[in-house]
Amino acid sequence: MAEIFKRLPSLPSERALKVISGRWKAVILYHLFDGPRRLSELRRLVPAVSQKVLIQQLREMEEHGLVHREIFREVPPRVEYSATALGQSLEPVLLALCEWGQRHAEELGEVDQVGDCIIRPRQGA
Amino acid sequence: MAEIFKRLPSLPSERALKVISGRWKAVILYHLFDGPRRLSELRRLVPAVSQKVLIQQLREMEEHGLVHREIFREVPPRVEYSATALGQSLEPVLLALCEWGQRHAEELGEVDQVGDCIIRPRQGA
DNA sequence: TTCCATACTGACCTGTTGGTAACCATGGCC
DNA sequence: GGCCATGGTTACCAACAGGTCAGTATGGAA
Repeated sequence: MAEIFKRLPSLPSERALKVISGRWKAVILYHLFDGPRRLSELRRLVPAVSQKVLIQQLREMEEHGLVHREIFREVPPRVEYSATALGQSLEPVLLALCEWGQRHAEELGEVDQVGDCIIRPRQGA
Repeated sequence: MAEIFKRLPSLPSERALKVISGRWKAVILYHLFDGPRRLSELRRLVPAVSQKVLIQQLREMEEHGLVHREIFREVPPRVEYSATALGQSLEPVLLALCEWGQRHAEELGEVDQVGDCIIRPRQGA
């Protein structure tokens, strides 16, 4: 594992941006907000990502403390990814970004091109 | 000028991230929140950016409706960059990011490595 | 023995970002 | 005519993110 501690920006907002902005991180997080997910599940949920990149994004988020990775030594092996408290604390931030993104789309007359900000309400687990 | 209309992501949060995350955009925006700034001023305020990249970031933000560019045909020529209403509406979002960035730094024991979230209070103009 | 499922890893390629350094255009001033 | 300031542009590069595709490891099932 790369021990090289890549330092994050010292400007907090830049730090946050750096940590959140990966091609698939927002989507992955949305799914993890709903509860722990196995890799295979995430692959189903986000079919557009390749396995390699999916793992890549997850590992980066793990390194940044957003995601917890738990290995269950079963057969076949099972690995569960879940959002840490720190990860969960991103929910309102992502919501703010989402709402602003919508406003942005509106002001540029591209509302039809964007989805909504519904974050699936926590379901049981 | 490249007429190719690069479409932004349709997931609003990703759209927002795409629009905000450029190496210097946050810093530039902070300065523009305080009022219009000339290019030369911004160069002074953010000495670490090269002129090319500075203009690049400004133009991208202009294209995305965050920044307004006004040319005063004087001698020597003057150009002012200012935050549009849409740009100003990013202030709370950046604040949210900043606060989260601080929390992130805290939880990873790197508080000492980050600055604060003070957004200079609007001064007159 | 071969096959399958899981969860990875590695080689390789490409487009985008950010960076350096140099050059251009205008028009006043000396 | 040279020089200055402003506000750019251009050519060129290096680093990196993300993408494809193929390979690895484990251990039960057939």
